[in-house]
Amino acid sequence: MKNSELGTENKISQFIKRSKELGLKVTPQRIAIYRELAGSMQHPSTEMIYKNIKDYYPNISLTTVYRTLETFERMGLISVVNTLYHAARYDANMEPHHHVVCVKCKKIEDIYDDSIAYSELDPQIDNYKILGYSVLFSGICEECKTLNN
Amino acid sequence: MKNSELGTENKISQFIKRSKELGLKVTPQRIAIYRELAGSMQHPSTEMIYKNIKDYYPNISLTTVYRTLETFERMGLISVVNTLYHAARYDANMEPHHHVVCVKCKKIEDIYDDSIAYSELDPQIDNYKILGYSVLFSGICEECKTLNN
DNA sequence: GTCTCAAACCGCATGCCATGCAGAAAACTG
DNA sequence: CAGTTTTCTGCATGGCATGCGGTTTGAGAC
Repeated sequence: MKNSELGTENKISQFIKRSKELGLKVTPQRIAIYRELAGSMQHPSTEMIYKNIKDYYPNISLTTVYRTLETFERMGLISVVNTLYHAARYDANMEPHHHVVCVKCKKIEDIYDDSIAYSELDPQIDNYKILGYSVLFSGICEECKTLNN
Repeated sequence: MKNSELGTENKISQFIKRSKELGLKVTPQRIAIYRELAGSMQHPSTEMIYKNIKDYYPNISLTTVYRTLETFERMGLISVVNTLYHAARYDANMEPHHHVVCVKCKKIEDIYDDSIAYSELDPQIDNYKILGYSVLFSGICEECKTLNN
């Protein structure tokens, strides 16, 4: 085993332990999916994970990969980088500002708060040419809080 | 005209002026789409804008709304709240950290930088129950910078 | 080890979001 | 107001995601 994979194998042990605690069954598909994600630096999409697993696990179903990632995310084992991935959301307000999104109803509201600003915009992060940044808070809005009571 | 709409009409005048400067033709469809977006606090999706316009402009095409928003965004007249809207991207790393996305190749990389942290997580933003937040930088990665030269 | 059952998997159907294309319509220029 | 170029439209297509029903399998009980 390569040295770089030791961390991944440790994460998988943790994952199995945590799955059992959560009452989730540990299947070969789930281990393969988690291994692929934990061993990747790519923040992969469902299809990317599916394609990689297919190489050594040709019978796995794409639907399973979708469901499994959804389950892992719901149980807090993994996270989604882009919570608002379902459809493009537009904004005519070009002033610098931030957003808060309700995880229940997907409503987005503006936040104007200078203390959030990261004014020291470092143009050299990882050799990127940085064009901008945004802060996205997630939470539960007042209406959805009320509905859940 | 309602008072609250005065701001919107001002924005439309600015929009028309800016469109001409950019060499974009000013059409009734474009004005309707921009008005809908500028008058909304919803950060609407393409379909939401389309449905609202349909009420008073029944012949407009959904395809036009898609293309037009795309054009406006490309020309810098409006912006997309969620740049990574095409597909869910997952992350097994549950430690607090931030991301930088390349606008060209959609690659996502991690950023660990405590100075970005917004530790004073105000649980009362707009009466939301705040669950978390993330900072997303956008830019052009090293490979894509090289390719564009 | 075997039994049992709920959970998970699979594959297909379906639906939404988004874009390519080509002909028709309309906006700007002179 | 005629010509040119952009824009609009409607349909076809494709990717991402999820609902559903039948089959398989993991995990606890015995």
